Amino acid sequence: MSDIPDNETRRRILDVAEGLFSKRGYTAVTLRDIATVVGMKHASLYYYAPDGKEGLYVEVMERSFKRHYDGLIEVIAGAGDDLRTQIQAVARWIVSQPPMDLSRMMHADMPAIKPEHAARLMQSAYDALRLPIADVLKRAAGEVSVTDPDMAALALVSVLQSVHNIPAFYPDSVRQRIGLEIADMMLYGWLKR
Amino acid sequence: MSDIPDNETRRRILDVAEGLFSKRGYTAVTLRDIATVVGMKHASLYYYAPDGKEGLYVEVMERSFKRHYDGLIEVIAGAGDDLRTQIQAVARWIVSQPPMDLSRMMHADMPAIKPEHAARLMQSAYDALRLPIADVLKRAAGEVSVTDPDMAALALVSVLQSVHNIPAFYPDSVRQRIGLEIADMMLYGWLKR
DNA sequence: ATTATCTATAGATCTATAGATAATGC
DNA sequence: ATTATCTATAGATCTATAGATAATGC
Repeated sequence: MSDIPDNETRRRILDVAEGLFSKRGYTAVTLRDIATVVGMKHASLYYYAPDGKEGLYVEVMERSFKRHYDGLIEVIAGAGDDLRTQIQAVARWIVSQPPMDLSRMMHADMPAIKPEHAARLMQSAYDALRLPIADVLKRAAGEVSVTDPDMAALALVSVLQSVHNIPAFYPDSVRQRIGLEIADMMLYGWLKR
Repeated sequence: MSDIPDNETRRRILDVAEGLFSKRGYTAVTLRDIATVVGMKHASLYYYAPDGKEGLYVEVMERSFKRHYDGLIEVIAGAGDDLRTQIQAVARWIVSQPPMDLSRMMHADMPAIKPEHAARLMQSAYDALRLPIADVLKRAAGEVSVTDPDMAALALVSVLQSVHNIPAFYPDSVRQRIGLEIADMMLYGWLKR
């Protein structure tokens, strides 16, 4: 009658699963891949994730969206009142996180899971990224002229994601720098003149 | 001793395969999926594509990159001398094409195929999108201040791709319009002032 | 005889479950 | 007795191949 354990091993499994699912997507990752990285047999994953692959994916993605939302709110709040500093904080945050490929999620991952899960997940994904950034733009309405803050927020996220296409052998500092340049480029386009 | 047929059916198979692979990626698409849409049994695909799934993927993607390169060169040339018109032509072209998710290709599709194929394919992908657009920006060096035209070109492509995340039940005209707005937003950020 | 399909099936791999085993806790 | 693993295996599905079949062309 005992429940799912909640310990270091479980967190490790979730972390590994999130990294792999975020990078390669639902179908390209097998339970064996996850188990191999964690260092156990794939059957043992069911001890920590009884709902199997789909359950693991859903849990791990929801956790990721929540962390993105909370993280963005926090770094924006910590960036003071300056718009440029706020946008740069967003850029640094996105660059620091595992890639989040909304396009792949929508077209490849979602069709492979139950529709109820899919609908809720995509909503969370868009909200987590859109709401905090659109708020920044709305609060700065005096400085910028943006027709649709929600679209602009998603556009910023979309371009920033491209830093994750920089080959892995480059140091993180390169991704950081390019992320900030992209942020400036977008901001520059929004500023009134 | 006869060769691979080159007829209407084969072209249809390539078109269907390109649509599915572009949208969902290599691992999420099965030969059954392709065969079902085409309207034949999956085993029959081998008659037209003897190199199997990987061969079909590679052929179809190379064809897609070539079409992108040729298409971009052509619509840019047809857009006259005005920078904004050229960028808008690029936007219209990208919106009109099947989605091209470079991030998913790099992180999910490439690890699943032979490394020799992967290296060449990714090079073609980046070149096809980067070269024509970076050229536009270099020719307009007097009007815009862009630090790295190659990066800017890929950034434009990256944001434009997000029109393909607009739910399918919206008419194409919505994607078109948003594509043009995105193009203007990026251009606006590049223009000298 | 050639062309274009199909059915049947081998072999690989994936998810998931059942049940064995070893270590630890009471 | 509980916890955390493992081995073995069922059942599904995928890629790929072999060989049958029907239509068309000579």
